[in-house]
Formats: sequence, structure tokens, C-alpha cells
Amino acid sequence: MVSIKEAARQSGVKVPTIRYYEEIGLLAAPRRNEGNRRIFEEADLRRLIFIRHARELGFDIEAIRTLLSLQDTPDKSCAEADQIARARLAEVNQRIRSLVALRAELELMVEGCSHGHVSECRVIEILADHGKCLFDHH
Amino acid sequence: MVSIKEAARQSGVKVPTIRYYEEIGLLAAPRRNEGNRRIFEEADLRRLIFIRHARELGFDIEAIRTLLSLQDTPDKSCAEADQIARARLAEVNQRIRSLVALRAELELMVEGCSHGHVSECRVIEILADHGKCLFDHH
DNA sequence: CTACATCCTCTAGCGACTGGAGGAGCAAGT
DNA sequence: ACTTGCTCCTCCAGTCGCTAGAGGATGTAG
Repeated sequence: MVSIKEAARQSGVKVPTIRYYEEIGLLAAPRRNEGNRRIFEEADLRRLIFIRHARELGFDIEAIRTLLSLQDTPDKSCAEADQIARARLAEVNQRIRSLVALRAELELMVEGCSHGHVSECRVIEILADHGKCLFDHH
Repeated sequence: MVSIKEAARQSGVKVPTIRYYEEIGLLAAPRRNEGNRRIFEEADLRRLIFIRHARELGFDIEAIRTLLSLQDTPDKSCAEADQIARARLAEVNQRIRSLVALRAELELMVEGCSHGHVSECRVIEILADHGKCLFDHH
């Protein structure tokens, strides 16, 4: 029984994003008041929080759609949800590995910068000539 | 003196992406042959590799535009390049921190899944009720 | 000379929003 | 009752960094 603004505050999902989720059918269209304004119930808020949390965990909209439909059929096996989470975990691990490598490279660049002129700038140099990069991850 | 396909192969930037970079003015338009086809010189290839490497490091197009223009004025102080790299380093560090936290949460979800029914699935449960998540990073 | 590969331009689409225009509704103060 | 000012509505366009496809021209090998 709250306005869209209040729903946004409580769920942490921005107002236009809530409307967007409704538009793409991720969130069931809530009922409206006399003046055509959306009224959000507890269930809608819970669903919004579920979505926000899943988005923060990097699940894409399609994965969330599946997770939501699973949530609505509690008798089904959770193998599918588990599979989605595992796939996402593998992606996150991969992303961490490459970011750690990139951080090392950026540190090398920043540390090597002599704060002189561009012509002897390590930052520019490493970007221009990848061979100077100590890491061969990419 | 190579075709766009060969330039793509040597630089690691895909053919449509090379055309896109030209379109947005990140890459100077190369000269053409009789039949209107692009011919890439060594300098173009070097620039493409520079761009690709910077993109891999997560620099956005605007940052790369600045870095490229710095590269072209070697007498200027490299403070600006250093600043861009430092900002990017801070972003990467932040991203790593949050991904590590997310990984922990995903692991908790996957480990807690009893492979039974959705009703007692840890994956769904944690997503639905953020309070069950041990981490308060987000 | 015929296939077939490669190239060209142009336009539209992707994901996941974000922002703005133009107008209606509502709650509080005067 | 009226006005102010906030919130809400819909619709459409834009963001970023590409990616894909249509429809046609050009290049190359047999």
C-alpha cells in the first residue's frame, strides 16, 4: 500500500527502473488508485528486493525471470536455481581473476610514471606497447 | 598496407568495431584503394592495439581519446595520463572488493543448496531475504 | 567467366537502464 | 477556493560499446 517513490526507497530500486521492470514483465503490474497511480503491496516490495539483490549479484534479467518463476513453484526441484547460481559463480571467479591481473598492470603503470613528459610516460608506453606489460593474461 | 580483416586479426579488434572506432573519430579514417576499401598502415595498427589494450584495462572511450591525444603531444606533462590511470585503478580496486564479497555470497548459496525442492533452496531463500546473507556490503 | 570471399554503407538492435517533455493528481498552506 | 509545489503518469529518445543484417560492390582463384 505504498507509492512508487516509497517502494523505490524501501526496495532500493529506482523509480524509473521499477516502471521498466513492469514494462518488461519482470514485475507484475500493480493495481492503481483512482488517479491511475501505482499502489505497491508487500508482495511487490518483496519481489523488488529479490530482483535488486539478484541484480547486485550480477544475474541478468533472464536469469532473474527464471529464478522468480522457480520461486513461485516451491515443489519443483531447485536444481535449476543451483545451476544458475553456479554459472554465475564461475563468471564472477573469472572476472575477479582478470581484474586482479589488470590491477597489477595498472599499478605498474602508475608506479612507473616519472611525472615528467609524455614521451617518457610509463602509462602511455605500456598502453602503446603491450609487450612492455609483464602480464600475458590478455 | 593491410585489409580491414588483416588489421582486425593483427590488432585483436573486430572488423565492425574498427569501423565503429573510425565512425566515432577514435581512429583516423585510413586511406582507401581504388575500390573504396580501407588500407591500414603500421601506425593505424599501433593505434588499434593501443585502443584494444586500453579497453581491456577498462578505460572508456573518452579516457582513451584523451590518452591518444596525450600520446600525440609528447612534450606535455604526463600528469593527465597518470591521473586517468589512477582513477581507473581506484575503480578496479573497488570492483574487485565488491566481486569478492559477491563471490562469498554466491558460494554460500551454492554450498547451502540441499538439492531438494525450491521451498528449502538456499539460493532462492538468500535472494528473497537479504537478511539471510551474511555480508552487508550492499 | 563463374564462384565465392571480402568489402562497402546504412540501419536497427542489444541490455539495462536513464532522462526529458508535457500533462494530470494530490496535499498543504493561505 | 485557490495556489504552490511535489509527485505521478505516459511516451519517446538517448546512453555505451558494440553487434548483426540487408543489399550491393569489388577482388581473387580456378
